[in-house]
Amino acid sequence: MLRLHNTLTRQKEEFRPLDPKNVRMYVCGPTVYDRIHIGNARPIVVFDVLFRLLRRQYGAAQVKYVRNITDIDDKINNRAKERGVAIGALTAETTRWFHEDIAELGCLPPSVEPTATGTIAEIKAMIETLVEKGYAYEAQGHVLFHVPAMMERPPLPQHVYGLLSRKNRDDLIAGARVDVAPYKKDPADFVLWKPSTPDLPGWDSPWGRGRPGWHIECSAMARTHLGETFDIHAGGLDLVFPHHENEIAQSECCNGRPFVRYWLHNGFIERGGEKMAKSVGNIDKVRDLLDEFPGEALRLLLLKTHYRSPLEFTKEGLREAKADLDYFYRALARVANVEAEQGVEPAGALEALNDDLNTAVALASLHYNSGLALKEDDPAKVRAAKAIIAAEGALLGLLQSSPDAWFRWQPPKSPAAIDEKKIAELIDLRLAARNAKNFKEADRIRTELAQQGVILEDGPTGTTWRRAS
RNA sequence: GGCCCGGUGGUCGAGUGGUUAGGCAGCGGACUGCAAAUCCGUGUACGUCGGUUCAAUUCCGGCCCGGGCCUCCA
Repeated sequence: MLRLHNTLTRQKEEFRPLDPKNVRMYVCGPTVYDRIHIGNARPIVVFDVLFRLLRRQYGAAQVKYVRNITDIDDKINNRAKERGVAIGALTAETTRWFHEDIAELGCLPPSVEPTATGTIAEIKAMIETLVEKGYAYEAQGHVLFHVPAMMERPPLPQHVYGLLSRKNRDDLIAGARVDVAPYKKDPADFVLWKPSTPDLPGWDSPWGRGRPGWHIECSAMARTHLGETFDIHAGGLDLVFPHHENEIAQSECCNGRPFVRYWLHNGFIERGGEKMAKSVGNIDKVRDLLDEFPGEALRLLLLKTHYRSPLEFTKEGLREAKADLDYFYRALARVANVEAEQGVEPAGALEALNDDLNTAVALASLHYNSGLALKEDDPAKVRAAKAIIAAEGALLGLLQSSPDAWFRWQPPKSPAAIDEKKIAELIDLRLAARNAKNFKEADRIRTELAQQGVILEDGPTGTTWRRAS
């Protein structure tokens, strides 16, 4: 039985989908104006594991995973202007980069990937309903959600504003660090629709030409693809307030139904003890890291820490993740010609993941079984270990490559100093030298290859090689 | 100021009211022509002060420290 930590209750709860034939999850996707950094990648990767787990539990066809692309935003407009490119070109290119990057991190594509600009009609419909119901008002070309209206007339019993983030309106106002816009009736009100200028993207609406505010798009995309109430909504911890709080307000006031049953939030990647963020200037872009390390090492690094804990990012940690994978792949290499046992359950990893996605404990199981694959001689145990490694790897989205490919990986931007044919020739020469007991020459060749980043390993079945880290 | 979250051995990192997490690094050994890899052995930690308890790292409270949200942010 899967248990998940629900931000609504701050407790682990048993996960029971509304409809086991249609399990629905939504993850907040990127605003497409720049390459993602490793912090942005964390929710994509950890909730990819959740997606895999749910698919295994309920069947791949029974799980619907929606992850949006936010392609209308001030940051996008500004970046396009800076770079002198069309907004549509910028968002298309950035979306492509995003897909490339997360594919290298081993993430499955979501079932649906809607865009904000593709959901304008639905957004406008929701805003109209909110105005009709008296939860929103128009002011100077803006439409604003009126927080006091929700306080006075909760759409559902107990569903007042601040339920998720545990903030109340007075606290928010007391802590406000930003001037309140003059057209707001209440300082806590937030924008659903705002006017646009002729040079920027905009759509006609009952309130004039404009564009959606940030929060409403997710409400609209979620409702369109998952319905008024669905199971899981996930994202980074920084989205709890205001983004998710506002989504709840809009959706529940509009629909008159509960919005989301389980809210999941991942902790931050940190660098130097601080949250990794563009505004802090301590980001590492996924693309830059992929130039130095295999994507799988990045993925493993993200899974070595429980998703709700902070994760201090270092290159050293990334090197360790790569070394962990070396071990797993060595185990797979040893059992390459063994036929895996059929019908084996990835029991260790499954049990761990069912406990609020405890990937760290799941990985301990992978280590244990890799150890078995490396040292066991009993054929039955080896066959079982191979099957478990494969199954646990699939659940975690790891070990989908071949050992050969893994050990011969090299940074994409630094092409091989030496090609595989040349390596094979040198290995043959060294073998001849060894057979002639000319160890001096054999060692010279070993050293020569080492200088080219190639490490030789003499085994019972001959000499193999791998690229140094 | 308000509201959250966290402080685990050299390091990373799980977890638990009383019995081993695990990984990495280190050290010792085996294996190897030399290596690499692998294997075996090896480390009794839980911010601080109180409280509850037969028993607390684990529950409660104070304190210290760190981080986050309250503004765009994964």
